[in-house]
Amino acid sequence: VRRSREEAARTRRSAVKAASRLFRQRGIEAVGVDEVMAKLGMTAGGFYRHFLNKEALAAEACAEAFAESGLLQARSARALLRRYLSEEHRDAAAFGCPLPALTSDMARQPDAVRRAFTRGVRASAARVAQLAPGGNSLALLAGIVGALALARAVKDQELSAAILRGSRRFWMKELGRGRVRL
Amino acid sequence: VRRSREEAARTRRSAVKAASRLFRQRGIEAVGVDEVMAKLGMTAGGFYRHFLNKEALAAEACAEAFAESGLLQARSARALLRRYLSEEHRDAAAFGCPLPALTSDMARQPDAVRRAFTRGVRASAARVAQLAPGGNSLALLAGIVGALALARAVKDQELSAAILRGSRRFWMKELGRGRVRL
DNA sequence: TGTACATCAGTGAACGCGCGTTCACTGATGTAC
DNA sequence: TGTACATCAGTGAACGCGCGTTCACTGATGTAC
Repeated sequence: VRRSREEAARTRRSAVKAASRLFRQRGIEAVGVDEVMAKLGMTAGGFYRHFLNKEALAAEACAEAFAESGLLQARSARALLRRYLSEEHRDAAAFGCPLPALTSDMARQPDAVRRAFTRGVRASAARVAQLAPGGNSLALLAGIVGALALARAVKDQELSAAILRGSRRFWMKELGRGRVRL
Repeated sequence: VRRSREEAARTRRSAVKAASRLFRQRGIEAVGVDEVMAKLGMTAGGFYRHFLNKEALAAEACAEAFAESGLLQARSARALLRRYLSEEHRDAAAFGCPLPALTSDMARQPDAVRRAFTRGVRASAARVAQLAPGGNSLALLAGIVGALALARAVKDQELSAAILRGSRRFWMKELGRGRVRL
């Protein structure tokens, strides 16, 4: 059942995109190769025509997640905060920022995956520094990543919303004070 | 090979403590029941004399982790920041705060575990609010949790240290400004 | 206080299941002439 | 441009492994008399 080179290339790209979303939604270890391939209407066997193993897919999926990420494309610090710390972002992890979604998976991942993730952290920190120059970009980045991660982890709508709201207000005020400019 | 009631109770407590540490270090799903029992010098079969299943252990281990946690016992906001955002804490997840260690596992955990975790988040937020009244305790909590989680995830000593240092400085200054008092 | 029996903490082997990976096979695509 | 052959994307079954859980069994502890 050979396919044309173009079709094969499309299969590969689709696998990376599907994996990137599934991994963000449920974690890398919780998603099987079968499930990723099933998303493309294919069986797991063909996977190994495209990737050395699951680890290689995870590394590419990680890079892809940062490329899709809204954080790197944000126009202003205020817009970033509003969107990042929203309930929509909290409830759509599959299409959201990989930082809150994958951070705790990273400690247990092989080096290739961790390196891809680390590049994404550096790029995100640089983008935040651009949007809010003069401020403490690493503290801001850590603050919003932690807030989203906690808001997702907690089983209490009230508390979850309070975490997002509290962090949004705090960092908006910081921007207003000019210590972290927009 | 029956044991006395006291010995049995000790076994149970040891299992919870061991699990709490192993889970914080490597994540709940990455640690098997066998491994927890092996820490006590026992085999996995006996586990089910004490717990309904792994889920029940995870819920208790989670509560135990918060009970051991330095965050709830901190004396002052400054002392908390200094210890929490240290390289020692980063490198000793097994004995550290469960928030950065378990937050991303939570999304995939059964409700009983998530509830135990949520109680811990509430208690932690309350403690931070006590230590830094008038400030935005949820933003502070999210900020330090996110910083530690990122510092652990990143494969780059330099960047990891910068995340801790940057966040420590930022929040110390916030305390100094009195917007988050000590 | 001693004896007979019931209980039950822990053992070790087994079971079932899911998952990553391999492999013989198929048949359409690509290539050489 | 057409034909013959080689290549290789994808299939589907199988393998090996780890892990959660079960279970018959052991022998010390607990209890009833």
